[in-house]
Amino acid sequence: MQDLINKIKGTISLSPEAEQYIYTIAKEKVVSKDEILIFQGQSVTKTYYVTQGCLRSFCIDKDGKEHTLQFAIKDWWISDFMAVYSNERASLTVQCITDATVVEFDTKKLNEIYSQFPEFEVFQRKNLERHVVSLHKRILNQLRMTALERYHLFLTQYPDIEQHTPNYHIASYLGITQQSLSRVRAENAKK
Amino acid sequence: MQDLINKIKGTISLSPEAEQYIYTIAKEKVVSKDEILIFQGQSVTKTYYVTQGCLRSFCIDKDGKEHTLQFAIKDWWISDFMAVYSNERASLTVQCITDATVVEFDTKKLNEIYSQFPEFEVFQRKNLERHVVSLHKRILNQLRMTALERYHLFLTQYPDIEQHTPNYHIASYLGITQQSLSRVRAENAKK
DNA sequence: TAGATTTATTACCATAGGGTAATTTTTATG
DNA sequence: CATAAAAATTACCCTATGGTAATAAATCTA
Repeated sequence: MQDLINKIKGTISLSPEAEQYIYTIAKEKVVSKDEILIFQGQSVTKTYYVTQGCLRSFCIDKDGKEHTLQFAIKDWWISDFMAVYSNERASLTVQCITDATVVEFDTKKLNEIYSQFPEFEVFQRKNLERHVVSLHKRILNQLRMTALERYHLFLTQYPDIEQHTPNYHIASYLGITQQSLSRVRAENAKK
Repeated sequence: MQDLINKIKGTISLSPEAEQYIYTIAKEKVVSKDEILIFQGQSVTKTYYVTQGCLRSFCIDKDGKEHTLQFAIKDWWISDFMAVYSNERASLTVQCITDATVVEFDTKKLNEIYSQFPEFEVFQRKNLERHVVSLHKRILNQLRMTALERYHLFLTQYPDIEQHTPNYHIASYLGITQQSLSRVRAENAKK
């Protein structure tokens, strides 16, 4: 929790009242590998800030295939933001892929923080700006890079995830099958 | 310009002073088909709000191929947001694909609006939230849909763009070549 | 440690989509 | 309107990736 408070203080100055409010709408939680925090189809009442470990969000398509939208490691936020920001039911599942520690926020109360403590507007705007940047880059990379290039980039972006998550999760993030990932890795190793 | 003011008033209450400020940092501009508003490699001093016509942003990869990141029609914002939010040089080009009318903002002054008129924080946060939602959906659609499905979805999302933009721009947005788009459309028509 | 389970690899063939180039169609312009 | 230019289509063959299935390797668990 202190990690998060410090993170916030790195961007905005946080009044004692605002800090107190955070403690009333959030609580630290230890979660286990494979635990599901948000269920596809249900309403999204929680948003998570990761302080340790790794989580992912993914959707399951009509053929049952999983597509990973996001990995979240230390200091990342994760939820089903499509559901939260559009007030819809979850189309994603959020799952722990390692044992982890998260700060669990009540989504509704988190959304009220801005009217109570407007200083959070700046914090959230900057978060969202960074988020947009990373999504734009991901879309462009998906358009212009080969699967192998995307895999190499992934390894540099998430150097610690590879050890903790099966290859098929990484493949589902890169937009290929696990067999293809295995193949391109093998071809790459040959050279 | 009045379109934009009304749009803003739809989300927040706009003081006369804030409205006045907008007029000092933005001006309406008529631009022509094929005109380039932001050049890849240069610094991004402008951000655009479209009131009429259609623009797009794209990058050019190492092989010279174009990849369209965004189309912008009436009431959309367009710029190189990666550059704006990360304070980097443009990696995108922004181009008019029809004659158009835009409200041209000075990016730097636009970024100062929040400290001068904090009411814009809410407006911008909601814009960014919607933007994140649309980007998440786009990423998931790219992962789970076929090229033909993505094309059909594109037509429903941008019903007016098809008439005004060549197919190869649409193809470059969908992540396929124009030949592939032509082929899948032909195969679809056969059925 | 043995056996069971999960994950990764490999092989085989199938398919979507790419690259090049020729051709047709559409659009712009003198 | 005639011509040129741009855009779209089609054909051909090629490559990257997918689907299925068998096998191997790694990991978990009794």
